Amino acid sequence: MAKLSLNMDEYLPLRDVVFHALRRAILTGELVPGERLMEIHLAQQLGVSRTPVREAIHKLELEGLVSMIPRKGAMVAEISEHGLKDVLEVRRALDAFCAELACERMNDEEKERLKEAYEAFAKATETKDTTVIAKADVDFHDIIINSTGNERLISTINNLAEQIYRYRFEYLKDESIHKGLIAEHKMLMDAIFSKNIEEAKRAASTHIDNQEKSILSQIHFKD
Amino acid sequence: MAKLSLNMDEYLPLRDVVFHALRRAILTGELVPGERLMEIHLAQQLGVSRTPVREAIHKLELEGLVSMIPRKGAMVAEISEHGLKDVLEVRRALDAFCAELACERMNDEEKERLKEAYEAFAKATETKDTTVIAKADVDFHDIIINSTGNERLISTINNLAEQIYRYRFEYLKDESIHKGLIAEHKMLMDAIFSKNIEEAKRAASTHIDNQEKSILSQIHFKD
DNA sequence: ATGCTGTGTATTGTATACAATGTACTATAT
DNA sequence: ATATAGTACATTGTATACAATACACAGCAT
Repeated sequence: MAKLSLNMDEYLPLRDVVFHALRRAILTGELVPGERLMEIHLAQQLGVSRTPVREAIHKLELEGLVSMIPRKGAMVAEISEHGLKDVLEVRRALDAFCAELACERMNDEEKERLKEAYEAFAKATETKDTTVIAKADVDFHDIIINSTGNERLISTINNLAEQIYRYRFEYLKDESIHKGLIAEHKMLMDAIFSKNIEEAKRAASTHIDNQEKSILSQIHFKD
Repeated sequence: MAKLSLNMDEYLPLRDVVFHALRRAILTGELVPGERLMEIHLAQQLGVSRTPVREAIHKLELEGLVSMIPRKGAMVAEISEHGLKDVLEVRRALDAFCAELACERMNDEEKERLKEAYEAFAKATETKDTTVIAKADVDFHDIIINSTGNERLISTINNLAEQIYRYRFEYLKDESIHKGLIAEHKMLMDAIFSKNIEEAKRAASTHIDNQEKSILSQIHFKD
């Protein structure tokens, strides 16, 4: 059984502390898809009462990381191959849209940071540490997404990204794709810098296409 | 004070019954933006305890209809002009994408239903009943959205639509725009029938543009 | 052996009690 | 008169008690 722990440093409502703890456990694979989440059990493990645990689980359900059946209980959400394709189809459209907006809206300071993030990612791939690589990749894309200045777009994309984070993490372990990823980042970045909207959209779209291919070739789905 | 009531017919967890009651009250304007939602108060009004009310409020917060401040309480979410533009910007992109997918994926049965829905909307505008008109409009667009077959896309768009439902309801009251809406529906429908992707995307985009103009001209925002 | 029924247990759903916190108001000192 | 501290109250946060439900298993009948 996973050994969950709470970070009590932050002064937040317990439900949020529990939420972050569970969320992290799910995204890192500590809690695997299909695993049941029982309130009393988790509450005892975390040293709190059922109430904040319930509220955290409900929040995770709304985020799509947990699926619940009334009067039955909650379990870590599984994603089917079809569900993964659906998520990526929406992401492809929204990432392309982000790229378009970034061409129009990214300011100089952000461009500078994007260039740094690009280089940081290239460097990260040399470490062979998947956690470091994943973080560098997120950093790079976050700069682009945030440059749109559209909070709703940002949160929508982040929610979609969260759905597949667990699977994307797996595919980043394949070192053979790193070179291609760096090249794709460069294409996207250069297109944004030169405000070439069509090229930026194509680069963003291709980037998702390749992710999909890699994930599907590596992960085996049950249904 | 609004007189909320519960529909106990359905055999659902109380939290869901309360959720639907509050959601409906917010979307219809019975509960106005900025109004505080106090747990004990609502619980007494609805004849339940605080627990299901709390859970319903949290769910509404995640849906974006309620905003909460820890240890302070919850209130019906207000949307700023900027927030509205953000929502519509994402919807524009996703509706155009839906139109594109609809061109490729809509089957004959759905096309038939779309045609019926188009005519039902035209007929609905004659009733001058905003509720009827709004429903007919939703029906028309739902057929297009559902024809994509992408559950994630459907739920994402529905969530965005919900954010602005209250405001869209207002603008549908303006009869002078009805003729234009019908024409826009026809353009979108015909483009889908003829599988003209570029035209469909343009029609969907224009449809949102006009909504934005109408809403902004009619609603006065505080900030 | 198989299917049905009843009972017990585990778990979620709901209510309520108690703790912590934030806000408004009052009294007091300057 | 104004600012500040303190206190009372309203409200949310958390824990726990109780109710309802679902599931598993045993016992019985066929």
